[in-house]
Amino acid sequence: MVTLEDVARHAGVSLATASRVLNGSTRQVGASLRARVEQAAQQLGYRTNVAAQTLARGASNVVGLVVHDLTDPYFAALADGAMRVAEDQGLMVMVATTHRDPEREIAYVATLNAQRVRAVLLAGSRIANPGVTRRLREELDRYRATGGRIACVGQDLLGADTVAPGNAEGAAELARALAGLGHRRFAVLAGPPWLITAQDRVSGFTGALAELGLPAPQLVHGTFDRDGGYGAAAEVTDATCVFAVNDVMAVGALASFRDRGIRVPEDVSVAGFDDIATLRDLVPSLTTVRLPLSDMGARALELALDPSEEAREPRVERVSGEVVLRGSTRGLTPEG
Amino acid sequence: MVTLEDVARHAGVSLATASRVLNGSTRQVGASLRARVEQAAQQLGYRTNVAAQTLARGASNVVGLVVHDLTDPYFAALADGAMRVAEDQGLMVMVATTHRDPEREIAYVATLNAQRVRAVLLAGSRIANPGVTRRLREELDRYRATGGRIACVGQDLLGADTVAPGNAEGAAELARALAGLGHRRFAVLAGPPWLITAQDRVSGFTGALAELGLPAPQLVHGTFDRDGGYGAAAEVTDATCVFAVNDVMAVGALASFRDRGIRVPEDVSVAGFDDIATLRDLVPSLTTVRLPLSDMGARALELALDPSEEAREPRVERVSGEVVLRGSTRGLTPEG
DNA sequence: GACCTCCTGGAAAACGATTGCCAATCTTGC
DNA sequence: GCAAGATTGGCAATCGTTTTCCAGGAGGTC
Repeated sequence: MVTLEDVARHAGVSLATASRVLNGSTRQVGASLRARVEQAAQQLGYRTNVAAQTLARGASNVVGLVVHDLTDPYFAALADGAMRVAEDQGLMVMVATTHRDPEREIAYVATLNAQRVRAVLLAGSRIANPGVTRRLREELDRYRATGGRIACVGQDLLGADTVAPGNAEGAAELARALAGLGHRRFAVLAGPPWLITAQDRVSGFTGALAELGLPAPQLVHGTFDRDGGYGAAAEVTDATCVFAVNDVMAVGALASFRDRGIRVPEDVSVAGFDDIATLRDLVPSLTTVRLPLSDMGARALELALDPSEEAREPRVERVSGEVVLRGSTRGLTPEG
Repeated sequence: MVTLEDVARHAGVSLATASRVLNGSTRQVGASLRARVEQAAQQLGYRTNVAAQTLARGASNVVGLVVHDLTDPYFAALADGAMRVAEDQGLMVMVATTHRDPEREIAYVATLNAQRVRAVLLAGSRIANPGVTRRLREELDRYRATGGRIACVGQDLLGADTVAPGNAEGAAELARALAGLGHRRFAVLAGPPWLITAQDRVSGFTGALAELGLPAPQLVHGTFDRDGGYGAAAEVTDATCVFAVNDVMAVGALASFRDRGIRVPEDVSVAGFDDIATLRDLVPSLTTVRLPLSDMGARALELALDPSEEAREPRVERVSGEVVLRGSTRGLTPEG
């Protein structure tokens, strides 16, 4: 293992000079020594020991990203955006997946704190569990107390900079659009009752229906993934339009209807939420609410890294979804 | 920032004892001291400084994962598998995306080397560029020379442990299955000419056709993603069956045909490769070759971590794909 | 020519852990 | 009651950098 000292000796300079040449410094080093050091490093195949560097500098070049599930395209898109800005800033990204276990989320924050990462990004819905949320906040406070920066994508529940998708507003907008198509009897595939993202989408949707004087939709709970949508769709009775609180669940719902010979959109309309890129080529194409996921991930990391953060109120940036009507929903004649 | 020394002082013990209590050691510590130390750590909110630990131990708890594109479900699935075993082993995963730029892949290996990660996983196709491959191997050798472990998912071209999908074999099997359905005139959406994964799938496919005495398929190159499939499909002339070298391209091809009023599978059959989970609910459902992606990622990390690796020939584990015939391909009558 | 400043190079003290070695205490068998 | 062995605690060296401080030389000004 070749160390900086080896390089320095080989180049006939001091450790300090070698360090200044190889790992950025404000100090200048004369051209001839600089060349000698660089050549020595090259010849010896020197690679900075980042652990030592981190220790000495007291700051690492790593950011942490905590997601629920990387195979969910929602999180993959967020991660992609965050990694884009990380690369621009010369940072590496440590990714942790909780598989929707909030305990693991807390544990990972502790681990990332131990790693002294520059920033932690928490992506994905909070859950309605005060105890867990409190313990998570404690862990985050501990991290913050030592200079750690935090940003979330999702609900503004952690007292940190947040990129907050307009879940309720988007769902409400969607409800109005669907009502505009003539639908009156709705069902909502609502996901797990404790997932706040799901809650918000449900309440935005039902709230807008109520405002329009329409009957409350049938609520069917289930998991937040494809199979949850598939299962919940089977319990829908008597609706002309089904809103799945995310696209992946909508895909499950489509499959369920197809398997049972129910045609979409002729017999029932289906809408989702997120506008997952991989699913844009579905047939029928999915009516949904578009979220700029990659940009949201990128923005969250920017917020976390922005040094103007000192001793200020947490910033919350709302990003609004855009309703995209596509083939999975159809207009109803008034008597339809 | 609370350090181990703070904890030791607060507990009235030496640094050594505190270290032994808090960060695993072979040495035992008496129950009463142990309790005192644990309580002090708890009260002070101590978190190990991993950088210092890594420096002192000379080994880190991080593995590196280099992928082409995390939003590609292929890589997301591999990453998920790898992260599963990482979690089992108490390791963190540093993920880097090259966005298909081989120079960046080399740079990331250097960076991960600097991080002294335990192992590096290189996922994704190698490219047919001897110069780049040579420089990558040099960088890998440098890493290996200092005890780094390496594994790849893809071609066995780097002299490292490899999980090698049977691209050629799978494609050949697929060709035989499609020929068995009665198809004679094929087109292949071949991806980029320099991508070895694409090459292998193309050559496996065309090789099998040749063995069957069938005419050579039309080859259309393009990018390895959805848009590449979409564009390439437009150039297909006179084929009853189109093989896209991966599922995501196949989705693009389906979209292209649909946009042009060409029915799948009635007018043309379409097949892909990989069996991406997110795409299983497509209509028509995609005939493809299933690869156990998550397990492959997991296995690759296991290989890299397996200590029996000492001074041995690199291991190559072949994993074979399984042809899955679905609705996007149909049988032809002999005169069809 | 003296004095001051600016620039560059090096010696050495951190940074926060781990661990080899030594010493003290405790068991245990006789 | 004692020696041998097993445990347990602590001192201090070590890991590979960064960075502060100091010194010497170059260049500029009066």
